[in-house]
This record gives sequence, structure tokens and C-alpha cells, in this order.
Amino acid sequence: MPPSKRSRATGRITLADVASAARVSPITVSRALRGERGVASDLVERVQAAVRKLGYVPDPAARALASAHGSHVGVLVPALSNALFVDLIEAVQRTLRPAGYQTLVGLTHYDKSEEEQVLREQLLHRPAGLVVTGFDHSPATRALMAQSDVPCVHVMETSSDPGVHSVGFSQRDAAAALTRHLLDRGRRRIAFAAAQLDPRTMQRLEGWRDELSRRGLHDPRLEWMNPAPSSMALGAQMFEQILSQRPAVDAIFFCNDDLAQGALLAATRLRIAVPRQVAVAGFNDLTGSDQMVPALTTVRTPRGEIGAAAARMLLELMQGREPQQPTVDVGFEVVVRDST
Amino acid sequence: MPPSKRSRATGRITLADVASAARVSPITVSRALRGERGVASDLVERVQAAVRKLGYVPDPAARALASAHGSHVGVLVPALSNALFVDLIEAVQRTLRPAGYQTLVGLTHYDKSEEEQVLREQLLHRPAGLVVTGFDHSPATRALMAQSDVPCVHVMETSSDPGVHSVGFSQRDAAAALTRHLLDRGRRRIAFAAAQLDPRTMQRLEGWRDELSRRGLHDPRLEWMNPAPSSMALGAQMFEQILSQRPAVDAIFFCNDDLAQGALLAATRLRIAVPRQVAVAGFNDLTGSDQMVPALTTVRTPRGEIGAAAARMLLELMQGREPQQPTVDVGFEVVVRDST
DNA sequence: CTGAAAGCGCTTACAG
DNA sequence: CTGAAAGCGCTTACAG
Repeated sequence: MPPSKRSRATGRITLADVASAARVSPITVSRALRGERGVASDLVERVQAAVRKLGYVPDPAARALASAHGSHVGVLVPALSNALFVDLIEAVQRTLRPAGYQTLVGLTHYDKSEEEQVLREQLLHRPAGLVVTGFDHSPATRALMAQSDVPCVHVMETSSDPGVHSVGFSQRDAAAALTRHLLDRGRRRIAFAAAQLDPRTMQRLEGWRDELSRRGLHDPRLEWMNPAPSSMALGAQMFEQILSQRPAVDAIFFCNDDLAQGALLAATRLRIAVPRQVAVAGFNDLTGSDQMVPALTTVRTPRGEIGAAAARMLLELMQGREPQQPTVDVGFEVVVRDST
Repeated sequence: MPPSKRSRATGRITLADVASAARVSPITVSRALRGERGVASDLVERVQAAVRKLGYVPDPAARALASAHGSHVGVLVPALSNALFVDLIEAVQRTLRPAGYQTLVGLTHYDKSEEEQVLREQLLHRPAGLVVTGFDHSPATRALMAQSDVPCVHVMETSSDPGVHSVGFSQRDAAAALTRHLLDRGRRRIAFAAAQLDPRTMQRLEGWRDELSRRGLHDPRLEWMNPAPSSMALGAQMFEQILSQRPAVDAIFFCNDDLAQGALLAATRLRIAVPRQVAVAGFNDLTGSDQMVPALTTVRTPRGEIGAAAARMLLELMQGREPQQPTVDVGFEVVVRDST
């Protein structure tokens, strides 16, 4: 029977209905459902029975209004066009959903002021928690996060600052490890080719520099930094440019796999022998990298683990507990294939 | 000054604050802000001035509780691993955000019962509107959507059923057009290779069948249907299988670009001449397809337009207006490159 | 065209 | 350990 048009009643089963069915007060139902302890176990059972019988589900809006926050978590990432973040979000969502939290994705498009704007909107919706990419934010963004006292976990990078929670790995170490691999293969004129130039890319640049400087092999003319968005097409273009302007280069380390994939396709087109003439390496081990010809050497970055671990950490924080470790380093793995 | 610990006051600027500043009643503020007409223009101005002066922003939770629904839109898509849906979501979000709506992404993983579950959760949050992929839902899903009376726009496919709102294109016609292109190129033994086997893929199969049957060229043994998730690796594998088991095949129509990209890479690896020995075509024109060697012939599907048009249509519906057209067909384009 | 009252469905802070 | 009251910040339905 549809509710009368003139009434505001929603016809919804409410907490009050459960309370009268269980013959307890609404507050007790509320407490029992949220697992607050200090509720007699027989009452909890009566409440649960009534909930099952009536098919009661709490109203998130009412809950959000009455309590300090909603039952959703905001996740701020640069863009979904980078498959890295798609994997991250899938993992976050998979961990949070069973705990009853919705995931609200905010896209910053690698822009600090857009991030600030998105965060502002997200905060209006009073999220129960926040997952934020990296540490490079505008002062206003930092201030918003601090004021809001919404639990927050940073991902992709790690920090040892007190009070900061993070899950990631050392971008710098990972880049250094890959560079070391190229050196071990006998490469000496190793170019670094990057696009987008986000903070993590710049950390990879540092790792590459560290490793080469240490052996006196660092040559700033082999740094190819392009602020344009990363893409296969750009990788192809950079590959051609680098080889034509620096013919002696014997390896190129691309800061992301899509660039490297584009480079490998350009090599096929131009009939440039990889790795014989020039080795090509990427970063992130994205879809298709193992299918390239030759298969791409890269760094596998465990974004699935990062997402899951960050979500678990956030779950602790949202329950008012301090996680065992404020920082989780999930590591990385150099995946050697045929392109180096 | 932080709010007293003992008070429930949030310190937030409320509609009541705006009302007293503007010297009108709270209801008038509410009406003015929602653009409800029938509010004197001088009052509207006073309200707007007060809002600006106080920096007031409405509380979504309170709004959601008091009214029938929240200020967010649920978007149900199969998976973010298919770049198609990433583009769709970006476009939806770009259109909805300026109108004050948040986008809540629900992932169904190509599973009808998971879709049902996700929809159930979404509905609990009382979305203002819904964007749903396709028309193939479980009976329970259909019932939930019908009962909820949340405005809903279906995307990717179109329907002419009364009362149904949709934005998409004819998957079947698009596949037929691509098949025609292959026939025009002189191909006669054209295989159809598909993965995932979602409804749209099956419609493409029909389009391929239509076109070949019409000329007496349809051969069911050239249908390669694999329910596994679509990927470059699978495309490579299917390519090898098809050529070894059906050596006379002179073209392969892959139902999605990632499969076709994998096939092209396999061809490079196996030194099979494309398109000389066998033509390869894909579908969707995903990132990288123009970079392949040879560049991939495919069908460009305007998911950006679909997302934007669907969001605009939903905006109308959420304002209680009926859109000019209940169905928008955005069309498609066969993009001929070098692989056919 | 405008408003006073009631209510949306929960949880908080207090009291016992 | 449990509850009656008040309140979160809006909008609805009614009346004028």
C-alpha cells in the first residue's frame, strides 16, 4: 500500500519500529546496532531478532545528521585515466564495502587547486574518513584536512612524520633499483623520460639521479621532462626525440609504463632493436606491459595492497583506534622482462 | 574558538543564521536557495547577500533527511578496468558537479546479482538520480528501480520503450558497419572474437552475423566466444588459436580494442603480416589503438558524449521535467587505420 | 508570495 | 546498563 500523498511518512521501517518490536528503547537499539558495548547481551539479541524480522536498515542520512559524519569515505586521486588509481580504488572499495562504507571518488586531475576544491566539497558531505594521494598539497588543503579532524590515510608515498598515516613505498628507492638493474646490464648512458611530472615522478627522477651520480654517470642532458599528460603517443614521440637528439643513449627509463609501451611500439615502427640498440624500461607494471614486443621490464607497484592496507588502517582510525603502525611500506619489485 | 565539548552544536553556519541575517524566515531561505519560484526577487537578493556574507553552505545530510533524497547520483558500471567506463564516468562527473551533485560509482563486475546488491546499497543512500549501464538486469533489480521512483537514465544502449530514458548507440549497427568495412576491403572469411560476453558484446555479435548472413557468408565456426575477462593477453591467445585452427580466416573482428591490441602484438611476435595475411579490427577506440603497429581499425564509441548527455538528461529529470527526447542516439564512427 | 509548526530518522549528553 | 528528552539542519504540508 503506497503511503498517503498528504503525509510526510516515508513508509520506511525505522529504528523506533525495531525498538517497539524488541521492547526496548530506541537508544538501546542504536547502541546495539553500532556495537557499542555496555548493552546487555540478551537485549542485543532481541534487537537483532527484531532487525531481522522487520528487515530494518538504518538511514544513512539520519545517521549522518545526528552524528558527526556520514558512512562514506572520500578517496582523492589524480585521475582514473591512469590505471594505477583504478586498481587502488577497486581495492579500497573491496575492503570498505563489507564494513558498510561507501566510497566517494574525488578526481583532482593533478591540480592542487582542484584538489582543494574537491576536498572542500567532500568535507561538506562529512565523510567518515579520507584516503588521499601523496603529500603534496596546497596550504589550504592541509589546513582543511587538519581542521576537519576526519581520519585520513595518505597513499602511494610514505612519511614518518608524527601523526601522519600512510601506506605506500619509496618511489625513490624503486627508481634507484630499476636504474641499478640497467647498470647491471651494462648500460651507461641511461636517459630518464617523464611526463605529467607529479610528485611521485619527481621522486623517481631523484632515485635515478642518486644511482647514476654515485657512479659519476649522471648527465643532466639525459633528463627528458615533459609536463604533458602521460600517454602511449607521448612515449612514442619522446622515444624518437631522445634517439635523434642523443644517439648515444643506450637505455631509457620511462617514469610510467604507458610511455614505455608507446616507445616500444615506436621502436617496432622504426625498426630500432630493443634492447640491443637501446634498452627500455617502465614503471608500475600496467596492463599490457607483459604483452609488449619485447615484453617490458618495469617495476611492479602493489597498488592493490596499498588500497587494501590503507582501507584497513582507515577502518581502525574511524573506530577511534590507533593502528599498530602509522606507516606501512608495501615495497615494490623490479620485474625483468625482455626489453632491457 | 572550538565549540564546547559538552554541546552538540557543530559551530556550523545554518540556514537559520542566514534567515536572521536576511530578516526572512528559514523557509524563504530554503526556497530561495533551491531556486523555487514564487519568491519575491528582493527577498532572493537579500538571501543571496546573506549567504555570501556568512559563507553559508547547505548541509547535505540535513537536506537528504528532510527531503526525499540526497544530492548525489549513483552510477552503475561493470568495471573501471575497461577504460570505456572510466571515460563515461569522467564525463558524467564533469557535467553533474557544477550542478551540485556528487557522483557515487557502483561497480557490478558484470554480475547481475552483484548489480542488484550494489543498487540496493545505493538506494539506501537515497540518490537523487541513477545512471545505469544497459538494460540487462535481474528481475529484482528492475523491481527495485521501479519501486524507488528515482529518476534513471540508461547508458550505452538505447531503448524505445515508453517511460525509459537512455543515451547510447546501436551496438548492433556499429558492429554491422565495421563488418561491412571488412567486406568492402574484400575480406570474406571474417571471424568474430569476443570475451566477457556482456549484453553489448552479444549485440555486436548479432550485427556481425546480420551482415554476413545477408551475403551468405556467415559461418558459425568463426565465432569465438570466451567468457573470460577481456584483456590484451587473452586477445593474443585467441589470435593464435583462431589462426591455427582456422588458417583460412582473412579477418578477425575483436569485440573490444584490448583484445585486438593483444592480437596485433601477437602478430608482431609471430611475424604474421597484418593486414596482408589477416586483417584485425577492434571496437571502442581505446587508448593506444592509434599507436599500435599497424594502427588499429576500430569503431569510435562516443562515451564522453554519452556520459555528458545522460547527465544532462538526468538533471532535467531530477528537476521534475521531462527531457525533450527520452532517447538520445549519439551514433558511432568507423575509424579506418592500417590494420584492415 | 510568506511563514509557524511539525517532522525526516537517527544519536548525543545527561540522568539515573 | 538503560532511557526520556533534546537536537542535528534542513524541507514538507498546511494555512494565510
